[in-house]
Amino acid sequence: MTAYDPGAHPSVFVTVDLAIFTIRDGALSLLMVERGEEPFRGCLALPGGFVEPEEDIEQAAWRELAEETGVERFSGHLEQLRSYGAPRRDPRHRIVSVAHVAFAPNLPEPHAGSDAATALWWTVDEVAALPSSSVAFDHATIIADALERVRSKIEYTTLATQFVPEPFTLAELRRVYAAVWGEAPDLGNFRRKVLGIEGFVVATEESGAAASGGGPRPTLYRRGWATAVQPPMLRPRPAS
Amino acid sequence: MTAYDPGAHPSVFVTVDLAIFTIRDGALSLLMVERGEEPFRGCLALPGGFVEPEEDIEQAAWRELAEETGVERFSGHLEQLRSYGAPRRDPRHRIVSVAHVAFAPNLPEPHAGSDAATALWWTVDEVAALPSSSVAFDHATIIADALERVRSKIEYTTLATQFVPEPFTLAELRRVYAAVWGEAPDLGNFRRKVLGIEGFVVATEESGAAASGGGPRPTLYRRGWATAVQPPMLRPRPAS
DNA sequence: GCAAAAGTGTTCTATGTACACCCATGT
DNA sequence: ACATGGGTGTACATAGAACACTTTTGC
Repeated sequence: MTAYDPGAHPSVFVTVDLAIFTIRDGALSLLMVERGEEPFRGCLALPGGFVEPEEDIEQAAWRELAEETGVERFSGHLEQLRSYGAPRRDPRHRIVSVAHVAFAPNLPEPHAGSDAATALWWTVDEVAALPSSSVAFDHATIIADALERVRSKIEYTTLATQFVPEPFTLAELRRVYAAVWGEAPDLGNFRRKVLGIEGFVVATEESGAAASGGGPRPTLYRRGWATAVQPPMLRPRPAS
Repeated sequence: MTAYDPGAHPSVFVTVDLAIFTIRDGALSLLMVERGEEPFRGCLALPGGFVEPEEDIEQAAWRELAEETGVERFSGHLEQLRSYGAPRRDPRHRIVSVAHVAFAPNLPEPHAGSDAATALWWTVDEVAALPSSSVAFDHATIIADALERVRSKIEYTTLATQFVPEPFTLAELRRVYAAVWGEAPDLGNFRRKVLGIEGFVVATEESGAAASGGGPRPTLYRRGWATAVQPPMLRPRPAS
């Protein structure tokens, strides 16, 4: 098979699916939509849609991200995860889905705008507890892969800062790691690690508000120019 | 856009492309085919082909791997890399390519069987030195991404063993790292690292042949059951 | 004997781990 | 005053870096 001669080969539909993560009330959460039509009516699915004719896959993902979240100036991070293309993953047509992962700070509650009226934030624990019959298509697999991507990616990149709105305190950033990993890294070591990496965060002159029960005014930081964390931030005991 | 309603959406062709790496004469090498037809006639391209109607993407990749290498019992490793889908990456049709990476031990010289008659091994240095006009489509980008995947993957997995035929000596395994990274890890530290990870390699009772100039008979090993290397094997000074 | 390569040991240093502790502030 | 949480210090353990060195064999 010398490549790229379509011949009698069938064409398929290509979609993008999005696993959009954010942190709400200290819990890692995922945007999901309730399907209003068959197949899988009433099931939860990842937001997504078709790639348009003149559109790059990445463009399509950004467009869907804006449509589904209702945010036009999205400040977070978006990257491709991988593609899923089992022949009968959609019972109607052959559809290859290019899944993406997005890291978002404080997105608004999904509104009734566009057609994402049924979009809602679910914590990853809630999603994991769902019966497999209530998750559409192979999206449970995609979610599991996306979760692992997020958990590992904040180990060796600075992308954790994409989960907090600027400016932020180190305690807030640490709570990001706690939410994503399920366990908080050691306080002192975390501070040394983050501040020891040139350009991970940059301090501002301001100080934040003290906590409700009192305490010092924490220093506020902004995202720095660094992208890699090396050596990586290690998750607490990944069970040896 | 509520997902998965094709409506008037156009369908596209989906292919798999393969970056098949092996080590030949101590150099990391890549299988490429010379295109015999337009577009990009005479240019080098990654082997690949269309995904068949009833075929999973991964199945298609395995099938193409067998066809292009002429090996039916492939002993190495194959994984998805990512998808490429710019609208005009192929001038004739809209084609989304799901690229894969394969790690192979000692594959035979590509034969004239099937239609891979023009397939040849190129060292990655040779490929990097090619003018961009002689590499078809966006395959130079795919190759760069695939190379980085291989280089990083042998840091934190045991996949380096997939590049050597069993049984192998630790010196041979070390030469894999040297070939992929361009620099050899320290001899003593390398041995301690590999042998210190339970199940990375398992010793056999046999001893290999001494080197041409003489020397002790090295112990022979087989692949173990471990898949992760943690903490990872670090590449020598990645330029701070 | 000598060269070549396998295999071992040793010291130094960087980094992660696990804490204890101090300090500033709101209630 | 005291609880709360930001911020710092320190002793220990682990593991990588950079060597030197010994051993086994073919020529």
